[in-house]
Amino acid sequence: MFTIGKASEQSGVNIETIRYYEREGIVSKPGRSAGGRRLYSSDEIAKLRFVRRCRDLGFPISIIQTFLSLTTHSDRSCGEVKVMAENHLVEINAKIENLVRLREALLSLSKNCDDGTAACPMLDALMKDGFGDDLR
Amino acid sequence: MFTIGKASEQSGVNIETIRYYEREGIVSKPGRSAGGRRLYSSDEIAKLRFVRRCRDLGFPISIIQTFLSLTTHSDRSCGEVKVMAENHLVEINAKIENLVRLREALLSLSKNCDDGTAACPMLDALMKDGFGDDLR
DNA sequence: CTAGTTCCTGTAGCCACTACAGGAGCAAGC
DNA sequence: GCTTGCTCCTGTAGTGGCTACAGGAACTAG
Repeated sequence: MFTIGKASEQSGVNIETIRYYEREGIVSKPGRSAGGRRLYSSDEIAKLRFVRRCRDLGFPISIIQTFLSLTTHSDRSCGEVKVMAENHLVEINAKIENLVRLREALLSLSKNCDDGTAACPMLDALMKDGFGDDLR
Repeated sequence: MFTIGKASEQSGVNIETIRYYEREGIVSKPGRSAGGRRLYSSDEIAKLRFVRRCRDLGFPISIIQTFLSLTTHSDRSCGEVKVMAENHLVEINAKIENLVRLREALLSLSKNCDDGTAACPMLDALMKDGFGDDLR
């Protein structure tokens, strides 16, 4: 059994975040020591690590909760997981595309920004009509 | 002069967001009609549109406030703007790279997810040691 | 026994909005 | 002039996913 500090180290989840996950019911409440300190088993730490990895993959907490419930009663879970992962991939691709377009826009804006004139062409273009309304 | 609804339409900024910007001092308080309604000039609407476009480009409000102050006393503004835009480009590139790595990880995880077995290989991999801790 | 570290609860803050509730103003049609 | 329905007003609270205290209790090493 491990205290919250060790659990944090081993799972990569911040101590405050672990307590937050507990408050929100994202992970179940651990046992306590005689003095009232949280005590985590290896399984509970694995679950925290799982949550952290899913978060690193960009999944929102709501999806992760579904994942966690699927791991407990795991019949037909794989198909559902695949669908959610693929939906998430679509979102990630959209984000990448957006960022790439945004990068292009910003590059073309700042390219004119060298000439040392008083009025900045970039801010100027953003103030005027007709720019960038296709960015969303 | 335009009411907040028209200002919202013309600038692309949500009505509630306009009021939020005013509360936070991001844009200055507009005049009011006899009945107490906000009245916006074309200039004020242009400023709102400017803020919206900068937000669409991913700039945080704090940077946009600097932009706005630079547009008023615009000496040497262009160099500063360029630096901020380039820093922002660096951030955007980092985000894109992250998302691409993340997409790879997710693809390789869900690839094994077809075989109809009870235990999902993807969730399995995320539970076990040794995966994905390089995703930060 | 003491000093330092870790842990506890509870609350507030972060960003940039968004969503009400409950009421007032206003424009058009009858 | 009156109703209907839209827009607007203020104020407050919620969103997601944490993060940062404050003020105190418990454990650990020397």
